[in-house]
Amino acid sequence: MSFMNFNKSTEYAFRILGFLALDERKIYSTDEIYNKVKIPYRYLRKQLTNLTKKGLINSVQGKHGGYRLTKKKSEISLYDIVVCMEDGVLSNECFFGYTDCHLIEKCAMHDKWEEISSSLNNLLKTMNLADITRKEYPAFF
Amino acid sequence: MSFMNFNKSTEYAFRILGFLALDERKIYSTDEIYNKVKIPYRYLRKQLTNLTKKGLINSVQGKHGGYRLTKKKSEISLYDIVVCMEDGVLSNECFFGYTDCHLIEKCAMHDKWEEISSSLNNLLKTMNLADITRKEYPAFF
DNA sequence: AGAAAATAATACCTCTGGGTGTCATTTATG
DNA sequence: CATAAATGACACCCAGAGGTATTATTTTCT
Ligand code: SF4
Ligand code: SF4
Repeated sequence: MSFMNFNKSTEYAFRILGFLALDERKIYSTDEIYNKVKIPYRYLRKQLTNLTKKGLINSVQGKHGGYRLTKKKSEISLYDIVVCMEDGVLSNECFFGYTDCHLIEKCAMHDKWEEISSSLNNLLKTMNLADITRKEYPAFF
Repeated sequence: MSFMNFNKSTEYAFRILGFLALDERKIYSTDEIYNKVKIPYRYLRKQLTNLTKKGLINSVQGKHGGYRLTKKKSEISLYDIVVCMEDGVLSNECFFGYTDCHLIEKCAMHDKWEEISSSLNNLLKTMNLADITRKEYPAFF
C-alpha cells in the first residue's frame, strides 16, 4: 500500500516520453505509441498535443507525421517532466497541509517529512529519460 | 517543491486528531477545535461527523457535547489515519501508474520508487498521535 | 488537383473532492 | 417543560481531472 502517486497525466507523460526516448530521432505516430503505452486512445491524442504545447515534444503534422522529443533523452529529467505537468500543484512542504506555518521551531513531523520528500525530489532530479531506458532493465511497457 | 501530499481531508484529520490528542479525556466542542485547526467551519463539522462514523473519534451529542478520541493517543498511528481516510485510493505500487505490470524483472524505477514509498510507510507506521504531540516540539496549530 | 494520413482545435461529458446551507435531533439546565 | 447549546442528516454547489466525440487543418503522394 503506497500513498504516493502523481496524477494520471503525469504518469502518462512518463510512459509516453519514456517510449519516445527509445529512439530520440524517430518520429512516432500516435498509433505506434498507442500500442505500447496503455492509455485510452482519445486521451492519448489529447495528451500528445498537450505535451507539444508544453514544449516537451515536437509534433510533425500531415502524412507521416508524429512526435519526437524536443531534447536529447539524457537532458530531460523526471523532475522536469513532473514540474511541467504538475504546474497547478501548489508546492506543499507541510505534512499537515498548512500553507502558512508560522512556527519558529519545527513541529514533530517537519524534518522527517522533509527528509522523505527531498529524497523523492532527489530521485526525480537524478533520473532522466536515458536512465530509465537503459538496456540493462526491461522496458516498462 | 514537493510532490507528495495526502488529500485535504487526510491532512485535516491529522490536524483534528492531533488537536484532540492534547487531552485525550476531554470533550472538545467544534468551536474549540475550530479556533485552532484552520479548517472551514462547515467542512470541519462535516469532517467531525465523518471521523465519528469511521470510528476514529466518539461524539457526545447535546449541550456540552463534542468529540474525543476513541483510543489512547499512543494507539493511533498516522498510518491508521491515512488508511482510514484514503480508503478509496487504490494501492499504487507502480511509478508509472500501471495496475497490472507483468514484467518478470523490474524496470529501472521499481526499486528506487519502492524504497522511498516504503520509507514513507515506515514513517507513518512508527509515528502515532502521542509522538506528534510531545512537548519537546511546538504544536502544529 | 484531390485523396489519404496524419495532428490540432474545440466542445462536451462525468465523477469526485472540497466546500456550503438548512433543518432535525439530542441533551443539560434553569 | 422550555430553551439553549451542541451534533447529525441532507441536499446542494463548484471546479478540475480524466475521458470522449466531432470537425478542421496540415502535409504527402499519386
Ligand atoms: S513545522 Fe510542522 S506544521 Fe509547520 S510547516 Fe513544518 S510540518 Fe508543517
Ligand atoms: S517494474 Fe516498473 S512498470 Fe512494473 S510495477 Fe515496477 S515500476 Fe511499475
